[in-house]
Amino acid sequence: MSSPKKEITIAIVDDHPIVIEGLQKILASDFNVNEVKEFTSGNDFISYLKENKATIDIVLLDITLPDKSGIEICKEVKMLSPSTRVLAFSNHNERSIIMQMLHNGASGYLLKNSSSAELKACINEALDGQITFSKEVKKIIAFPSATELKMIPPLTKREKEILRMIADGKTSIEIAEELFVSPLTIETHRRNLMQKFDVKNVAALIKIATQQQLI
Amino acid sequence: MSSPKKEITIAIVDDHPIVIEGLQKILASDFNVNEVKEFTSGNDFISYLKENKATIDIVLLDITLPDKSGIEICKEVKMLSPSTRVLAFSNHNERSIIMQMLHNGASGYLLKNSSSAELKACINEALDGQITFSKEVKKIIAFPSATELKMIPPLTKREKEILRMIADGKTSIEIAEELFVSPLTIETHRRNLMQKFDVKNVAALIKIATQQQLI
DNA sequence: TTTTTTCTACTGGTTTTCTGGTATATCTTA
DNA sequence: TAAGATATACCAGAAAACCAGTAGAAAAAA
Repeated sequence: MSSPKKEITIAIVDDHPIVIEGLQKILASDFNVNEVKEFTSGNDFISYLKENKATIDIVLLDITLPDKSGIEICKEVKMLSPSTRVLAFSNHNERSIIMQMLHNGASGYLLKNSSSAELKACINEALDGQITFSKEVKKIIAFPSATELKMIPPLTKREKEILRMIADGKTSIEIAEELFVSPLTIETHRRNLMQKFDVKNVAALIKIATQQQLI
Repeated sequence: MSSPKKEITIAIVDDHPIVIEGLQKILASDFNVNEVKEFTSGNDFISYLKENKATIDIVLLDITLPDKSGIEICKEVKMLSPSTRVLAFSNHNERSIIMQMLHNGASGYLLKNSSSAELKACINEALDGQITFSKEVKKIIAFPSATELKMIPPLTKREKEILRMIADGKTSIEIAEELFVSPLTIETHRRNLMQKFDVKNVAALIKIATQQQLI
């Protein structure tokens, strides 16, 4: 199955020692690995790369890191050392995050619950120059999840403003006073908001809006 | 440092293969381990325990699992096999979760970013009958964080159920019909919910509840 | 500069929520 | 088993939200 051609150098950037151990075990057993460099923070790795450009063939990059996001790191890596393939290795299963990583030059995306077989396959594909994903990630990319489908309706400034005030528990009258407009106006906005989100009361409205980070 | 006295059997319950690999590597090197059993779901482990009570000395238990929460599992484990020490091994750093695990009989709590040294130390302490935590967890226990200070009021099962239905946009009457109780009952629950969260309408209630991941 | 969108405002009526009480059966647990 | 917590239920009135429609002014986009 695995046909190691030449020696490769792999970096792991993850703040979980146990994950590093696990990856090492898998890597050691199946690749013609020259060396595995370990980093527990993004800046450590970036510093290393600055001194040693193009010495890393593949980096397995976590997204949640103590100092900065893996998404940023990915961008920096590709600027410092374009030949280094970045494989995201993360627990985040949000489509948007996957897309951001790819946009920043990642060669692939693996979820941390991937099997070692998947991991190996992905590394091989990445070495081969392909873009590669673990099974679950493929699903996420193929089927935009229910939550992502009913996308965020475009809200006007005023609507966002009022939405937040509603979420703060203010009544229409209170909001009207604060904004120096008629309560009836607020009622209209409220109605439009519910219509845009296709819900029939504030409870549902605030739930969706909060989940969508609009509040 | 490590003084292996007798053979121990360890179970790992975690849906991340890489974490399992990493743990195995660490365990194999430093303990007089008879056997390491691996489980990728909570129910798998519970089923095994039912057939093989008291055969597991220590279980390293993740909290986020595909089927049910590690918090529940912990409780079940201690009922089925009280001699088994449960060590939570999780990414969750919320004080409340740590406390729930301890309340359900866990012997300790480790964050996944613990070093292997910490892990070993904790396992030894747990085997020794002590309650044990990784460094960061100790901090969390000692200093309740700002976010945790405005703590989540304890909700009953029924309240959570109704809270979710409210968040779905259902009216009291609809909820009452669905639960075969009087709408007045739902009104009471609604009132209690608002009181517990110290808000004066559903909008604010749903905002907080959503942010607190209760929905 | 049109056209479109956004913000504003109204009428009038219905439904639901919110407030402030009280109270009993049942379940849990110390 | 007794105390406390939980779920149930009621009354009645005030306040707020929701519905369906219309429409003018202001701002932004075409």
